[in-house]
Amino acid sequence: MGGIISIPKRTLERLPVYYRVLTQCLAEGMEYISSGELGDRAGFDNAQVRKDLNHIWSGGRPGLGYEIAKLAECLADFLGLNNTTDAVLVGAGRLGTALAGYPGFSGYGLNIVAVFDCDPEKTGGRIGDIPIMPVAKLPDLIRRLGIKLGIITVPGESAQEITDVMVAAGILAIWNFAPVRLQVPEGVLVRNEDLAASLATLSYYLRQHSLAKEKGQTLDSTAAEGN
Amino acid sequence: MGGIISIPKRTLERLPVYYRVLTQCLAEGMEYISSGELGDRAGFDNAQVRKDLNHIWSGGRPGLGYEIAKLAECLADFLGLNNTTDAVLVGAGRLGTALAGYPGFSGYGLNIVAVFDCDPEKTGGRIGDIPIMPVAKLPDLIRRLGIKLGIITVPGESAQEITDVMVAAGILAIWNFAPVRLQVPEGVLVRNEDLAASLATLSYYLRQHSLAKEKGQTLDSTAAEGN
DNA sequence: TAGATTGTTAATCGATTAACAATC
DNA sequence: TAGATTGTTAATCGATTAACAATC
Repeated sequence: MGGIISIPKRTLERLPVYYRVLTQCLAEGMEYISSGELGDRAGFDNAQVRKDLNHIWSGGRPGLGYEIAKLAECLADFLGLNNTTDAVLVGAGRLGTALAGYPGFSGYGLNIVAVFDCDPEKTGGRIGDIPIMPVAKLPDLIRRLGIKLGIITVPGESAQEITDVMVAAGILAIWNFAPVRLQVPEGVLVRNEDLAASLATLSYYLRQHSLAKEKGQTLDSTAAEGN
Repeated sequence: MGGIISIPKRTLERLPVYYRVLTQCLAEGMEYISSGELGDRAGFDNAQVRKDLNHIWSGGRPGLGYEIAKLAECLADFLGLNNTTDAVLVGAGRLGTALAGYPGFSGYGLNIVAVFDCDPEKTGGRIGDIPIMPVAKLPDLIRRLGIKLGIITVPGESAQEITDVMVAAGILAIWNFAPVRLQVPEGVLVRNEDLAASLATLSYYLRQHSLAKEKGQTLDSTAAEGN
């Protein structure tokens, strides 16, 4: 079931946002929501909302809106929030620890089965329930459990090396928090969580703003937006 | 100085990536780089690279490429990596602590002057050099130091409340790590670092992949890419 | 019925890719 | 000069916004 539905990248990134808003609405006891209201809460245009939702469900009722419970379930299904995705995380530094211990992920279907680090002081310990293991054991565990998703939170210098190990062991998707662009073979997907790039858009905006003020000009705040 | 150059959002996000690659190249002792090589290392198309760079500098030399040192300096200037941007961070949980302690940010011009938390157990302490203060002191500090950038790493439930306090005190840009969409008045910029949305693209790709395999189909891996 | 809101098509916008004359 | 690579224009692509008949 499900089939292979191709969906625009941008739409895909907005779906979890809708889901969160709907959850909130359910908690508030609402039953139906219009694309306008949903858009306001999620921060997107109402036409955008309708278009996005139609990729996965055409159950909206003209004049009434979308039945929140049904739509939320539909989204959960589509996003695979009911299945879990197993993952390994490499790099038990501050960021790695924060991510491994983040309780919110389980609600999004992510299951980090083990954390790896090359520091022997750290290995053997745990982050919550998750064991910290030596990097030497990484390939074996990936293969044994058939894990497809790797999360990288090591320093930039070691990120490529870890990537190579992961890929060789069969990892197909990498969530990269290290500030480098990873080289991977065809067929492996990298998603860069590039904090420097985000920061750049913010400080650029602030600088524009103060320049505009100096000169008494107005600045449209649409210059940059969240993802 | 510099004037108000308007630059496409996407381009702006790629500039820090170029900068990092160039730094790396300098360390390797390279002197010139072509748009092709830079593109390969950064993960973008060569035409894209040329177009992006031309927004900020037209010093490339046909047949030779870009002088790395000059281009890097130019980027640093444009991105304001030499000036620092002061910021406050609210939420001294794991993620907040990780971000506040992340040494990489100083290289990108970010200066977190104080961390705030409402847990009295935490306030009074420090993360590295940065003091942890009670949230009650937030508005006063923002005003006194004229801070324009706020970083939010509190749980979703309190994020809007903190946002309101920040905005009232004069914050103009917010870097939001909480999994909610913040409501802000016109003129305030929010950049959402939405980990759930990122995760969604990755697990969607993995699911597509395994479905395709079941059916013996091929799947183009361009479905999603890093930001 | 009158009012609201959907699903969808068409129009607009912005960003990426291709192509190529200019030039080191 | 011959080869490489730029800056830039034109062509393509994808995503957003506007508009509106269909319908609850």
